[in-house]
Amino acid sequence: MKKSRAETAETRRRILEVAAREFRRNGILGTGLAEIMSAAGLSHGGFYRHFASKDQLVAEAFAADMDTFVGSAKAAVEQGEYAILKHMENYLSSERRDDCLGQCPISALGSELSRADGETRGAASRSVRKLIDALTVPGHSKNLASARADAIAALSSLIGAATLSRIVDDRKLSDAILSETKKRLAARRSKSRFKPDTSNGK
Amino acid sequence: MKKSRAETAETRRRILEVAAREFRRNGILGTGLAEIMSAAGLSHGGFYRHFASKDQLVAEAFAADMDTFVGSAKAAVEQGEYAILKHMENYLSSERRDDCLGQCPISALGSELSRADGETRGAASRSVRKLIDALTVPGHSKNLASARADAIAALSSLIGAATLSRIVDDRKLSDAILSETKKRLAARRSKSRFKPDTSNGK
DNA sequence: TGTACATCAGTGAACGCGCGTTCACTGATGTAC
DNA sequence: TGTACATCAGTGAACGCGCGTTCACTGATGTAC
Repeated sequence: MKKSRAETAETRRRILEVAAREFRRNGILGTGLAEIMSAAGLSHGGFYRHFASKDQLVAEAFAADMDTFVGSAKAAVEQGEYAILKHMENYLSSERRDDCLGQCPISALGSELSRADGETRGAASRSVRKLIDALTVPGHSKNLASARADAIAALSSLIGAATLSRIVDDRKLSDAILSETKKRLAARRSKSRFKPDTSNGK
Repeated sequence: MKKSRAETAETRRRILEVAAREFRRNGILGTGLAEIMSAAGLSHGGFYRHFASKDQLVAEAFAADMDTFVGSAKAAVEQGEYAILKHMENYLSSERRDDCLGQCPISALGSELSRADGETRGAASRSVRKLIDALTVPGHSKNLASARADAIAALSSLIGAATLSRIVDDRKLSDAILSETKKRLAARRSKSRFKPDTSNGK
């Protein structure tokens, strides 16, 4: 039952996509290969035709998942200041918090990533760097270093608030964490803007 | 080989302490009961004389671990503004990041906690609330609600920066995340202080 | 273009292993008189 | 205070289960001529 090259590539892509989703939902250790392969419509023995180990799958699936996430951040940044803020507010929306599939890979896997093997750690490092680069808006601050510092600070707040809001089993407190962080991000962005831009402020 | 009540209580306490440490180091799913019991100097069959399940241990160990963490935050707050800032800067120090045992329970378990069972989620919620309460410094802001909002924002930044700094496999970037967040926290605290206090600023 | 054959994607069963949990047993502790 | 007995903390082996990984096999695909 050998498949064509195109089918093989498509299968590999599907495994990566399903794996990223399941890892985000149940964690890395909480997700078995059988579960992933079954969700991809395959028997789980075939896994090793595509990957050498679960570790390799984790590294690749996380990297691909982050690329998508970074892509959407980039798209927002290209649309200007208003879109960036909307993007961050959407990231911290209660709807997104309640959707277990809507998590970003970092907040979904945070503590597990720091214990992952070298390949995954490396992939995670590259992804975080790409994300910081994507969120660095040169026109937003007085210079590039300052813009990058703004990006790092914003990202820390975003990841921390997203993580806390999902830990807390109390809707009111969780909402407060999200809305307070959104408020501060909005204030900071409108305040520290160096060159006034023409996009409509919130 | 029945033990006295005092010895039994001491054993239970020791299991909780060791468990909290191992969970922080290897994660919840990454730590086995046999490993915990062995680190506590016991055979692993005896576990169920003290706890009904691993889930119960997780909830109790996390709660106790957080109580210690909240206690140290409270102690800093009682010492005034300078001690608070020092406490936060220590939390984000590179030494602490590199010490896998020095992590706070939230940043160490973040993503796993949101997938934990009801008991643990409940314990986590109560702990986070206690931590926010502890970090709420009424004299620091213009009113209590504002002080609480400051606490939530600071906590989000702290958790996010700690999480990111441990994911990143690149010392320079990791250090930048920590130091940038420390810088912003210091700026924010000195700026938003409502009543000037007499402690020596940094 | 057609044929013969090597390749290899996918199947399904099996492997060893570590997990959380259970259990029969031991013997010091705590209790009842 | 002393004795008889029930309790139960801790041991060590076993349980079933799901995990990541391996493997013999199938048969369509891709290649060589």
